[in-house]
Amino acid sequence: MKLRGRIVDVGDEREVETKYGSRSLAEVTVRPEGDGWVPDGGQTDSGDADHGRAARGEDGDGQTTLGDADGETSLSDADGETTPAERDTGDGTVRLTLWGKWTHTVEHAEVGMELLAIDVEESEYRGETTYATGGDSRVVLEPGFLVDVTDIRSWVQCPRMYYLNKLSGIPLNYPVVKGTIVHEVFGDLLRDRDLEDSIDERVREAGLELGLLGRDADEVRDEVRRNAAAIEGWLQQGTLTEEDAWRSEYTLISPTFGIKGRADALRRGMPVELKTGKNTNREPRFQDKIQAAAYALVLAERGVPADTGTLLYTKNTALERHEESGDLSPAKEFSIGDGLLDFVVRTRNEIAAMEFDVSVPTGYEADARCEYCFEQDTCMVVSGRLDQESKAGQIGEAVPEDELEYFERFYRAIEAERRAVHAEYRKLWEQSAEERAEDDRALIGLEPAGNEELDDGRWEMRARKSDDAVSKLREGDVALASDGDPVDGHAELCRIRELGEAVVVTADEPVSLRRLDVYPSEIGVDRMLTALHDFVLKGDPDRKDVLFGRREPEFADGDASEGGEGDREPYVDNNAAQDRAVQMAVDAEDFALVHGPPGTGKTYTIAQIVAALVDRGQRVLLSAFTNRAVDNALEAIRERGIDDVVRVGTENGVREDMLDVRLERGGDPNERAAALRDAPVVAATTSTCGSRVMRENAFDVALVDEASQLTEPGTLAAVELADRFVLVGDHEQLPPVVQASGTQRGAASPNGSSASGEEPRPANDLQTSLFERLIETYPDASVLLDRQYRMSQRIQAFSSREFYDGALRPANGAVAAQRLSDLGVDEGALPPALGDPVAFVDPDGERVGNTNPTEADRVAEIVDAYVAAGVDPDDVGVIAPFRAQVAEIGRRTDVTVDTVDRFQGSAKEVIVVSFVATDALDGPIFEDYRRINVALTRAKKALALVGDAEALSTEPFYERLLDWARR
DNA sequence: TCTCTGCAAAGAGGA
Repeated sequence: MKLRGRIVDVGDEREVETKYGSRSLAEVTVRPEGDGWVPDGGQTDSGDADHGRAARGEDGDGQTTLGDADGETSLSDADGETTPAERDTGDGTVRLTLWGKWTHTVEHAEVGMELLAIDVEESEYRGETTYATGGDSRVVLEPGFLVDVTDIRSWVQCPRMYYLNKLSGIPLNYPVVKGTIVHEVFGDLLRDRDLEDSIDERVREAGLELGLLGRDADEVRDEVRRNAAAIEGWLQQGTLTEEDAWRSEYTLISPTFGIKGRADALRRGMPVELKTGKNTNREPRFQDKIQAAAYALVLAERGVPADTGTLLYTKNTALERHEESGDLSPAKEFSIGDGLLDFVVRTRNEIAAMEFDVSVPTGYEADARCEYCFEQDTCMVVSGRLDQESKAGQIGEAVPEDELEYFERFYRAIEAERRAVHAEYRKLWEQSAEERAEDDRALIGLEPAGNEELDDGRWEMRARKSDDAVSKLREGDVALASDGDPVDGHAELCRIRELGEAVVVTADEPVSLRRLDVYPSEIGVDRMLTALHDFVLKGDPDRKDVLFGRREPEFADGDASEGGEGDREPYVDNNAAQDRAVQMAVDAEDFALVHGPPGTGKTYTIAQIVAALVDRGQRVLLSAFTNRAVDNALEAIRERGIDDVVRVGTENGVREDMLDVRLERGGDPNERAAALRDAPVVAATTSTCGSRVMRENAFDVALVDEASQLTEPGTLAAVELADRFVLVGDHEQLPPVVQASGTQRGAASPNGSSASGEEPRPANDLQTSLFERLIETYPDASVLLDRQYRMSQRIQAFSSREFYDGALRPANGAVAAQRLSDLGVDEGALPPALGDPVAFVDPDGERVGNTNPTEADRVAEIVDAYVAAGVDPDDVGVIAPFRAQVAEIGRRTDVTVDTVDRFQGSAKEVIVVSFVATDALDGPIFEDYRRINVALTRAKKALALVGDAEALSTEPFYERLLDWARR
């Protein structure tokens, strides 16, 4: 029987006398959720289970059975607490008695946590049914929180190590880089690749990292060769004796136990873990056994029990065998019994429970001997800065109270985001294939069209897409390829190569390609967390003084925001605001903010700023949230004549025309490291800025574009690499995308025009960008680019008034007066409804879900009318708030149709906006007016708004929009 | 029922 639900009460552990002696016991009361209370493998329980069975206590010896009467009657204890049998459970809750080692649960459980107990036993006493753990039971706390196997391993070593790794990230160091190479070579060997070829290529691929570590390739190859010799010897031994069934890099997710991870290899279904180090003891290290056992636990859940684990200590080589005592064979096998598996479950519970309240963990060192710990320094620094107790001791002074508060606040927000990622994982098994497809998170019903082994032993899989199915998946993405069931079936982590009618992916092992799923990643939250750590715990005190409001930002030669051009040569002719922006960026001793509304030449200004900085011999980091924005800015800089630039990023992230300056990671270590270190301009996404390699770099100035779309910790990842920074953005356009958003903020209009008349603070700290926070705190450190080169006067008027206090103006008369006739369009041929450059059309449609088919029809007609009048279809764009409506309209026209979010950053001569809504305008998509600002300001010469007039009149903001459009 | 881009991910070690 299986029990799942929220904990409503946690009892104390206590000893009871049974006829088999003294036993420990504890109770939890749980409110079952949904079908939480079900027999294993069945549906709902109708209460007809076998009542004659006795509750069993168990621990080491496993099978002790309590007599019914003796067991229950002895439960009355000295505390005067009610016994399980006496307590009424008529309120819909269920009481679970935990015996023996599962009393561990109550040491960590808290009210509100989710509990999952499997194989629990049911018994009856005085007419009431009670439940208890038995010999096969396992109890899981917060099963929805996915703990990584490597995290369980480090927690077993020392709980502090778990969150030190989490907070500070694992820095670039040689053992890790070499370990990764050895693991890759191991995988290659399993795929029958030539050893020398593999070593050559894998060491070459790690060139950049090895170079930054000052390592020589020959020396590394020799070392890896020694590890590989141990692997090869062992592999040969295995194949000589009996038939071997191998597979490498196995991705495992456990819905029941809340564990995910990747096993190095499976041999005849048994987990094999490769270790680069040496272990001269007869027994494997305990934490290593736990790691292998964790994989075995997940395998068992999939119905493939593994009773043996193998640890391969590849530094245990024959050469050293003579010199040292002890057991130096590389492979150590051990048996994986229930006791070990239970231990894994309990250890995972400790982590999940510690993470439950989403606060900064303090941790403890358990029995660890700190003097041998490689993490000792980090440990002492973190303890010192956060003023935590630590066996290792503390270094440095605690950060001030307000910084600690900031750290905790953002830690919580980032962790909330992590839960959202975990929720995405859960959808892999909680949603049906059809629901996943409906959600655009999976391509299902693929027809396998052949698998082919590649030269390097990896596999290329092909499949045919049955229909015109769409999804969030894109070429170049990492995804989960499966035979149709990504959790219980066969699944492989793959890279999408092609995503047309033919679907092509590559993976380490072959799979029958019937389904492709979005595979969530925690890397984004991990990097925000390390950026937060670097800023608060290791950041420059001078900078923190400004960012924590203890002093004003400073500029060379006084306050540049007040000074004009003076006598100097202008950086930019004919645009005073742009010129002043460059001046401020150059003069900034802390930071400068460039506020660039739509069409105001942000990218051009960025190029001027970078040029001015490079002229002064400054090393510049150019960053933005998206690859697209990074490449746009980089393009402008190169057009400005700055060619000594390096683009850091993945091959499929970097735009094709920037690949020529992309930093190759593979190659000679010294040369690769120099290519990065010596580049005067380095461009990378903020996420890449948080990578190990980039964290080794330092810059004079970081310039971050689209900074208003970045979370504060996301911005910090780039900013922390430089002495000073420049943020370019527009907080009146789209804010950062945050998944765990709680309630969204309301109106962003400075005119304070939200329905409630108030502007609620965002519920989630990540929803306010650092750009927005700083521009509100230090307006004097910002420049507003107030001349726009995109929209006609008529089009820009509403946006200027509502969002920029009327400060936004056309750059010149030509911009202001532009019309469709400039394009050779016969305006007279347009229907009267589209006669004005800003038009409103009410098609009298009906919202159906997130679509409005009638409105979609009308939008298509309007597009056709523009085209018929002579507008080039490439010059027309359609914007809708929902993806569903985007698809609906897309079926009716060939012009570009997209969501607001995806349209940000681009513009069209003609824009048609579909509002969809026909009754209330509730829903976050309509409540954040910044989204409307973006939609309206994509248009240059003509804008057609298509929506329901009555619905739009219900909100003052939209009513003003209507008035303007229908003028 | 909202919008969605980054990330190969996980990788190590000693008395």
